[in-house]
Amino acid sequence: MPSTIRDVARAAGVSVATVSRALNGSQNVLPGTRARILEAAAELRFAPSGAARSLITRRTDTIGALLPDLHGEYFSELIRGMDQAAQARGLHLLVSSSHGDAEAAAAAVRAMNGRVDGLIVMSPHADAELLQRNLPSSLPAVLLNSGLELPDLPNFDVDNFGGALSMTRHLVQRGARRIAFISGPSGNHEALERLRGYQAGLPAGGEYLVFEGDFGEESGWAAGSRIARSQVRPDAVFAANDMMAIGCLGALLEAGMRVPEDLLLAGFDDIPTARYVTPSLTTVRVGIAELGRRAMEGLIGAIEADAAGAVRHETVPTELVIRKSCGGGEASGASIAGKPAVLARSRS
Amino acid sequence: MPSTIRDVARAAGVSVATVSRALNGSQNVLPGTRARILEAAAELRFAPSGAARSLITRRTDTIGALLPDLHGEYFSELIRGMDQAAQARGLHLLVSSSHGDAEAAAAAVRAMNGRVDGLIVMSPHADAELLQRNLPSSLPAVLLNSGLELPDLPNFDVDNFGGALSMTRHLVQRGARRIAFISGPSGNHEALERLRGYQAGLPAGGEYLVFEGDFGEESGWAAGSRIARSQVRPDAVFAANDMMAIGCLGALLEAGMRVPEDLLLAGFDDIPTARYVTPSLTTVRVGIAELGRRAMEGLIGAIEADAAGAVRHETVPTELVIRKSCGGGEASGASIAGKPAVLARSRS
DNA sequence: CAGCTAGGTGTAAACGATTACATCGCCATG
DNA sequence: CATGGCGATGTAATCGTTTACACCTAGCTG
Repeated sequence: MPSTIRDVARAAGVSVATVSRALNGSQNVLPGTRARILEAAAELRFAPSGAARSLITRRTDTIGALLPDLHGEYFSELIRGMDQAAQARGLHLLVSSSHGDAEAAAAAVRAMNGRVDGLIVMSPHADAELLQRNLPSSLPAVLLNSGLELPDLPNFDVDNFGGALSMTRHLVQRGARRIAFISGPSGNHEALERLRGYQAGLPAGGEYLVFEGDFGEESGWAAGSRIARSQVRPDAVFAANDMMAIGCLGALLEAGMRVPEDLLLAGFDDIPTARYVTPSLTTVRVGIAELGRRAMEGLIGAIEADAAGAVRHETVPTELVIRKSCGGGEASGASIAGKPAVLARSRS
Repeated sequence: MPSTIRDVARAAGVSVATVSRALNGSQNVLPGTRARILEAAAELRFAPSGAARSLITRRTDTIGALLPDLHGEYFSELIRGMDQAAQARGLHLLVSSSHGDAEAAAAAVRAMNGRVDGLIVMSPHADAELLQRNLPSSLPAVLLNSGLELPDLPNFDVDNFGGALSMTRHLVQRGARRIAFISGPSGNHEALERLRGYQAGLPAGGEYLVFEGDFGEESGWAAGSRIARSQVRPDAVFAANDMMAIGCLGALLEAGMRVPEDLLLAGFDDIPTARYVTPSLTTVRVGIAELGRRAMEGLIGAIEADAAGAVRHETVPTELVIRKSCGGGEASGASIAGKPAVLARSRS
């Protein structure tokens, strides 16, 4: 039912080739002819079929993104960054999420074939073998936070290690002697890097004190309760992400403790909410949108260069954001909507 | 370079038709033949071209979403809801955002042709005429929060009026006599509905007291400063969205006022952050993900029924979420991560 | 044993665009 | 006046699938 280029050609009394020329490149069409064609096209509400066009053109002007999930501010920021970079080049974004298992992830990869010009993959199930076997050869792709070091796929990572290292050192510098760490889920690559950073940042002989978490608010609360009840109480808590830090804060306040007077508290990610809790949360800013943007730009570069040995593995730096939960930060009255102070950047 | 169905056919020693049959429907292919084909396909890393397939099939298994922007928690929730519903039916989501003007919006609509099976449109520029003229006939579409009552396009709205009405009444019931309202941007349909609800909820003879805002945190802060300085101070502030309420809260606290003791405060949307500010923010829950889900389901229904006179205009109800910024809500200790009490639902 | 059915497979025509190549005037040049 | 070139247009091949239809073989029925 939708009108095709043939209909337009007939209506304008020319051939399909001329219609195509008039609508795309502006090469060699008589002004009068073009006008007739444009009019006919508008009249018929003609819009070229993307499918047909990309079949012959071999371009889709679309980038695919395979994401594990769409929950939370992390992914919305990521999508925003990717979209921003894509938008700037007139590309669209095709998202595919929630791949419960490797099977589903593989199916998703294959489903993208012929629908996208490139792929950004962020999936816990995307191990090397799966990708090697399912990625149609010659479909450019980049990895996000994979921790994999594949020879032929660029990878974009956040400097989780460096960020955690800086934060731990900052807490030490603030006078903390016993620093507890609330960890992320054990299988997670990012969680592991943050744990490594914490470990590396402890002073020689510093106590290694880890509570298990899963990146969820509740696990932070649970850890907080245990910390509040512990005999020899830590004087600082560093949570592997902000949501756990916020949960922990709730538990600590409920237990009657004061932050930062009795205990310093820090998180990781700098989600929007972090600025608004009381006391405002000291954290490590990740620049998630920036990560998405870089990955997208890297991918676009790879597509255009088409095999140039460009940037392989890129690590996005992090920043310490010092707020009141560790005793620093802006004056009291501006606790809400105040701009955070930036102290240090991690190694880039 | 990527392998085609022809390559597979040649490798397996059969015709392309048989390959297609073996890979798609399971109709009538000898087990031995199928095995050879599957093996060849895996060997060649074959994945069918989406473009070619949807050209002939006339299905893309993709839904397009035209959004004005990807900023903030509102859109991430919306995308999540849409994706959830799409995912459940094996559909992908193609997002297109940031259409500065009507021109760009029109281009975006046309670019979707042949790439999607249906369209969810949420754009301030998507007026009736633009859509009528650019939407390829027979491409199913639904509108989101448009406020338009187009004869042939379903529209999904949040009950902005009802929610604002309930909230205003609630504030009155809490004893507020002078209720100020911080409005959204003047051209915005949702902002207008919320303003109408506020107006309708005021008691007979109640004072109409509106401060202009633009849905941004800063405009809320500005309004808050003016409110704190005003001679005859309101005893309640109702902001047209949560971000403005949060900004307002900052200004009020900075001016030394106590919430809710000196002034009740309420917002609209129930963004995640609302629970975490101090005092936790009373607000109207919109169920944004739910809105996205419903729109997606409505669209899918329209696609499948292909012209059934199904649900035309649907309005998603809202809920009052009473927290401490208006003196209600849960006990103090559980201020963080506490579950909010739900008081009333708006008309559905 | 002839004829019919039915299941497996191949052939080729779509789908709707782009684009290389052929064609056709027309004008300028020698 | 013939020739060459060039600009506007048309013809048709092509992209990689799906699928209607034809064909062929084998087994069953009468």
